Amino acid sequence: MRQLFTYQVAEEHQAPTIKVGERVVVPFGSRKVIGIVIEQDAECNFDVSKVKSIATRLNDNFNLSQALVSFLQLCAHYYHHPVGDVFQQSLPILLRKIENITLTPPMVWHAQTLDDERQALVDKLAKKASKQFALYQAIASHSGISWVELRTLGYSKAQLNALHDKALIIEDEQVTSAFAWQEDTLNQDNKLRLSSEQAVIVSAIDASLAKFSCHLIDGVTGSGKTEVYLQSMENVLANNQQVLVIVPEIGLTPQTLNRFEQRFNVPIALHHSGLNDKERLATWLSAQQGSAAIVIGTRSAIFTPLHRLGLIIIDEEHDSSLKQQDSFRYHGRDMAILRARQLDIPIVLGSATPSFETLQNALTGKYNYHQLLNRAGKSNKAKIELVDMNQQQVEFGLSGTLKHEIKQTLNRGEQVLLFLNRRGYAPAINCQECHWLAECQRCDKPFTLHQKVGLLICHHCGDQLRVPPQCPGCGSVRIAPLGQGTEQLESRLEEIFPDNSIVRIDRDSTRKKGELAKLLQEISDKKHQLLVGTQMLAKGHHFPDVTLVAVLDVDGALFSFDFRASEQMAQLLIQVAGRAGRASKPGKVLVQSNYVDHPLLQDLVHNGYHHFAHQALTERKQALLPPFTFQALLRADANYPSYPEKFLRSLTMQPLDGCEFAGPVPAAMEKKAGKFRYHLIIQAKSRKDLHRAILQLLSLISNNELQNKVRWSLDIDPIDLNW
DNA sequence: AGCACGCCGACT
DNA sequence: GTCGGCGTGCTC
Repeated sequence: MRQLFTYQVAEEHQAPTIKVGERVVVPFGSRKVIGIVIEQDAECNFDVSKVKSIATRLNDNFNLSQALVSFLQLCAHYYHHPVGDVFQQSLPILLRKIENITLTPPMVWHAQTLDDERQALVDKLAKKASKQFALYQAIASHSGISWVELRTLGYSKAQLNALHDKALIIEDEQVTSAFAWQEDTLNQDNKLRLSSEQAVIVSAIDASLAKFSCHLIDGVTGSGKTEVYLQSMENVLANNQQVLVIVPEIGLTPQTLNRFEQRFNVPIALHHSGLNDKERLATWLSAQQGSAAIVIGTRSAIFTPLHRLGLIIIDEEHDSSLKQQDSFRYHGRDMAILRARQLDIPIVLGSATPSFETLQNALTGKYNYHQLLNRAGKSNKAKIELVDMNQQQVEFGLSGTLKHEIKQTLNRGEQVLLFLNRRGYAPAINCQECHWLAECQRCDKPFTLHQKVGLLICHHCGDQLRVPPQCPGCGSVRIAPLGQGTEQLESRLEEIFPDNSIVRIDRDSTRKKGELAKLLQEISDKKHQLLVGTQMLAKGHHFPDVTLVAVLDVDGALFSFDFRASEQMAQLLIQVAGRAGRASKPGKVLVQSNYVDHPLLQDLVHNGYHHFAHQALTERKQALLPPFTFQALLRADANYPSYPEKFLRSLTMQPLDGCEFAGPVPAAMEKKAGKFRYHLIIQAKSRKDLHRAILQLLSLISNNELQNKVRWSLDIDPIDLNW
């Protein structure tokens, strides 16, 4: 609900004085719920006789700080999202429940001091049990490391138990006192010597501590952004302040954690969807108490209550996973900037392919712009080549050129990465006699064939059905797949390269918990030579032995109506290309297209991402598109076809100051999961105008007769206009 | 989002 | 007369 509720504080609850951020139990309708104290007033404009009283003050360790309460209110305000929902979503599940919280104290592992006997055991492990030895070393090099961290680093419970049985390690309660820098906190051994480019950035960030500033580190893959992060963190940690590090997805936490663990002997807390409720609460608490020096997490980690936060780092700031795509549609990066501003601390954004929004802010001097142009070490930048699919024979999506290059690479004993952004066996199936096409009834879109499980699955609503043995239209059995997906690519490659091992990485093959980590490990152990995958493979993972990267089908992005499609295509292409030739071996990138002369492709391939981005920014400016204007997207859907359009149209009847309407228009997918969907874009010259317009619209909606007949949602700074 | 309430058709 | 499915409206 878009409102707050007022409660009385009964006499017996008045001492000690109730504070903003306290968690209380209140009656709400016929049930009891958790409430957060947002503000206090001597009077209220609600009928006092109807104001109920707070039932219980929880008075536990889990009150919210004033700073966090203001931050969450700021977020709600920015996105015009109901305050209650923002608080609800930002809190660990256990803090939203009324049941008493029984928190077992967080435990950490230590190494036992070594006597002769134990030393002999460790020496034996080094020779005979390499995994256990590695685990022992990870524990021994730290003054206390949690099971969550060890699990994230890839160790198993069995390995841990083995060391425990040998009495080499011991488990103990984690100290709850605030973290303090010690002499042995920094591990100097693996500190890298900075290039002059890197050194300039580190000193610029050092010079800006303890006040707000935003830094963009714009550096190609392999240019040493992480080392810059690490060395920038040193001074903050030495000052006993905490660092918050946000990565786009859970899959990137292990490698990030690994680098940080090796450098700093400090408690690190993790925050992502792979944790259970208790683990999440433990992270929340250790951040709040200050016992965790570093918090690494995905976008929702921006809401952790770090009590001495000194620096925020957003890695891969261009990544669209940082934006939540349902209910409270916040952008992790933008909220991080807001939080840094509120706390008056610096924030660092890193990317090889900065978002156009960020790039524009960097170019105009609003952010400090740092470029890393050279790859660290000996590795060379991979060369991108276009393959014209019209000029040669193409079998099942593989051109002759590509097949030849794959063979060459495999012969050299190196790995190949094939990128195809389409999971499943084929994106459609049809009847070869009557041309009937299998379509989802609820979305009017073709079903994707998943051959291994024998199902047709709609990728838009998740609906599934068995593959029909014959055509429902004419009865023919000649039903055939159309187009290629990763599953098909995998089986074709098995036929063409029977002597090589192939691994597929997409949402289907990595659904099982821990499966992605397992496959990535197998890749780094060189168990597979051919890597097939969707965009999951494009994101930040290191594959040092991959020297050939191929993008099988880039054309989809070239002709989209969404003005951001080309930006995303360029980012994806450069990110995929960044996977090639990271070690000392030179890399090659092949991009297959039917439109090799397309100006976007030509510009990107010949002039690089930054030239491409500058061109695109100029065009956006002329076309009055973001980041030069500000947008909000109002979505509406209903079971009844005409309601959404009618609802949105009724809101456009009176003009809004400084704003223009685009639409209402049918959504890119007009029908999805049986619902009829329409979009209305509100575009403003300034954020202020947009903000004021939204307030007006919300009041129009609250008086609209259709407001309960349609479902509507508001998206500020929308990224994906296709939803 | 829950939840209660009340209307209404189905069934005993 | 009773039960339950579902639309509607309220929650300090």
